[in-house]
Amino acid sequence: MARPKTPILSRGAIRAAALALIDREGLEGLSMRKLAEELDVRAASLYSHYRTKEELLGEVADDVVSGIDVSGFEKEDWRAGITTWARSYRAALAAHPNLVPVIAAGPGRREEALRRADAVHGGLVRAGWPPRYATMIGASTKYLVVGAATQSFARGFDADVRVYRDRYPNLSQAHRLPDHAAEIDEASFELALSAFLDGLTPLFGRVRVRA
Amino acid sequence: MARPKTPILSRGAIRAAALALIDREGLEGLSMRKLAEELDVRAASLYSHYRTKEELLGEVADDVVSGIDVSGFEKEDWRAGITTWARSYRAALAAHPNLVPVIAAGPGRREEALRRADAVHGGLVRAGWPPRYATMIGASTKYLVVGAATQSFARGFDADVRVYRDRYPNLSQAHRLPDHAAEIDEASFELALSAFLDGLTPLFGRVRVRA
DNA sequence: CCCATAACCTAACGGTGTTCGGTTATGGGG
DNA sequence: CCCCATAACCGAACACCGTTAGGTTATGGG
Repeated sequence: MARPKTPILSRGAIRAAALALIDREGLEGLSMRKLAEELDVRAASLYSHYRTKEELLGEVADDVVSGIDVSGFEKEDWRAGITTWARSYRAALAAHPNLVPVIAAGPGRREEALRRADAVHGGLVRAGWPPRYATMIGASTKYLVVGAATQSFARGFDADVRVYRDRYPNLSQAHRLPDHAAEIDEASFELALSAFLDGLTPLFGRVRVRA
Repeated sequence: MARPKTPILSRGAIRAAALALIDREGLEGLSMRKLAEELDVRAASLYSHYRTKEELLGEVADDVVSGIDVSGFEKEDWRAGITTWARSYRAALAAHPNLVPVIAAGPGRREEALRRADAVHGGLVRAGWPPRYATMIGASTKYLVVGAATQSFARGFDADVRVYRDRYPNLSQAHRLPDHAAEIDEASFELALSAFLDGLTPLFGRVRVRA
C-alpha cells in the first residue's frame, strides 16, 4: 500500500487511540506498534504526524489537563477557587490514572497546562496573596492532587491478610485497604484539602495585601 | 570465563550500583546491560542474584526507605511525629529523585516500607486519633511528601522567558522558577505541611479518643 | 575425593523507539 | 489541464531492551 485516497490518520485520532490504549493497558502497554495496529496502520506511519512518542504523550496529557476547571478563581473567593480547581484536577487524574506520571512531569511548554497555571496564580494574587505565597500555594495544592493521584495510597497494600498479621500489629486491617481504595483515597484527599485550607486562612489574615 | 575464584557479584553490590546508576542517569538510564557493565560482568549474570529487574528495583527502593525516621512517634506528640516523619521522608526522596516513581508505587510487601507504615499508624492511634483518621492522615501526609518529591513543581517550568511573556501575564516570572527549584519546593512543602497540621489540630479536639 | 551446585558466560528470542528509502495519491502553481 | 513537489502510507532495518537456555568451570559440603 502507499498513500491512501483519504487519510487514515490525524493527530486527533492518534491521541484518542493512544489515550484509550493507555486507559486499557497502562502506560507500559502503549507501544507505537500496538497503537498503529489499533489504527490499522504500521508504526512508521505515526511518525508522519508526531515526531516522537514523547511529543505524542505530551499532547495526550494536555488533552486531559484541558478538562480541569479553574473558573472558580474568577467567580468565588480564593478558598473556593482552590477547592474547585483541586477537585477538578484530581477528578481528571483519577479518570486516567495510568497517565498521571506524564501529567505530573509538569506544565513545561504545554499550552493547556500553562493556561491553568496562569489562571491559578493570577486568581490568588488578585485575592490578596503576595506573589511568593501564590506560587507556594499553587505548588502545595499540586503536591496534594498529584500525590493523591499517583499514590493510590490504599492500592499500595496487599490484599493478602498473611502479609500483615503477626508481623505488623498496627496494620492488622491493612489487607482491607485495596477493596476500599477509591473511597479512602477520596476521603483522605478531602481531609487533606480542607485541613490545608483551614491552616491557610489565619495565615492569609497576616500576609494579605490590601487593595 | 566461567565461575570466578571469588564471587564478583552480591545482592548488595548490585543494589548499590543500580542506585548509583539511577542517580546518575535516571530511571530510564538503568538497563540490565549497563548495570552489568558497571560491575564488569554480563547482563545474564545478574539473574543469578535477582529474578527480575522489578525485584531489584523494589529492594533498591527499600534501601532508601530504610533511612526514613519514624522515631518521632515514640518520643513526641503526634504533630511532631508527623513533622519528623514527613521531613525525613521528603529528604530521602529528594536525595534520589529519579527513584521516586518506584517508591511512590506503595509499600506492597516490602519490609522496610511496611515497618514504617506500621509505626505511623500505631503512633497516631496511641496519640488518640481514631483508626480511620489515622489511616487518612497517614495517606494525606504521603500525598504531600510524594507530590512534593515527584513534582519538583518549579522544575516543570521552562527557563526560557519567551515561553511565558505576553501569553501568560501572571507567569511573567515563571522562567525564574527552575533556578530556584530546590528552594521553592522546600518552602512550599513546609508551608503545606504546617498549614495541614494547623488545620488538623482543631479536628483532633473534636474526634479525639480519650484514654 | 567427588559431584551437585553456584556463578559466571555466549547466544538468542521477541519486544521496543526510530529512521531510511520506496511507492503512490493529492492538490496547488504554471 | 497537467505536472510535480509533497503528503501519507509501507517494509526493512538499526540499536537497544528484559529475559532465558544451555554451556563452562570453580567451590564446598557429604
